[in-house]
Amino acid sequence: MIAPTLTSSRVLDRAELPVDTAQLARFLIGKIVVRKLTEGVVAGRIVETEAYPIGDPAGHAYRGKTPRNQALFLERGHAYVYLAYGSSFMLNVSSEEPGVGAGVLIRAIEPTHGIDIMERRRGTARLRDLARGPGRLCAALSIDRRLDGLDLCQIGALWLGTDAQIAGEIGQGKRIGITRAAESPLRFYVRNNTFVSGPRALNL
DNA sequence: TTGGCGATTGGCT
DNA sequence: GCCAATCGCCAAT
Repeated sequence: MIAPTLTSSRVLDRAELPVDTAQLARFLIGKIVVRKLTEGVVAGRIVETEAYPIGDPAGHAYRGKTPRNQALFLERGHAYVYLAYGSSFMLNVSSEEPGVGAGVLIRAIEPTHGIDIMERRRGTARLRDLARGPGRLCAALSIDRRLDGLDLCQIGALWLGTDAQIAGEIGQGKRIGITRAAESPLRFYVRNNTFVSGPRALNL
């Protein structure tokens, strides 16, 4: 759990992102999410993702393109941000070819940079709770609809980077909190990592 | 125009 | 573990 130096992290090139949604979800484990705020830089290592592939009844693109979900149809590597349950924002990375609606939900990160900023944004000092869960992650990183459609393969307000550190063993299982297509093993996580959300039994 | 419904969270039992 | 809060979205009226 050594914090990586951001200077050794480089922004992800779109060409290295797998086109396939499930493959992208796995690929993103261990990568870094960087958020630039006026107060400073906030960042963390991705430890949990979920794939919402082509034709997924649980995916927001299932019923076609709308003003809300259009970012899912952008070329892979763009942000799709939406509000869930009236209170929590969710950060997704668009996947597949341009014009095809699919994406990867970033469910949790292990905080590495700007922890004091995250603590203020979240109203807690419990490191484990800062960004464990998709809504908490967005709150900690000050992510909302204003970032919807942003290119995450470009340094700016929010981007994805490499990490010098190798992620732990990657587990795969059912997605959390959905009712349709709930059985598909499209959730990826770092095994036995304390910053992964969901029941302990699902993180082994 | 309206009503049902979430890719969740935090507080309480 | 259970449950209410909360509100934008969209299918159907």
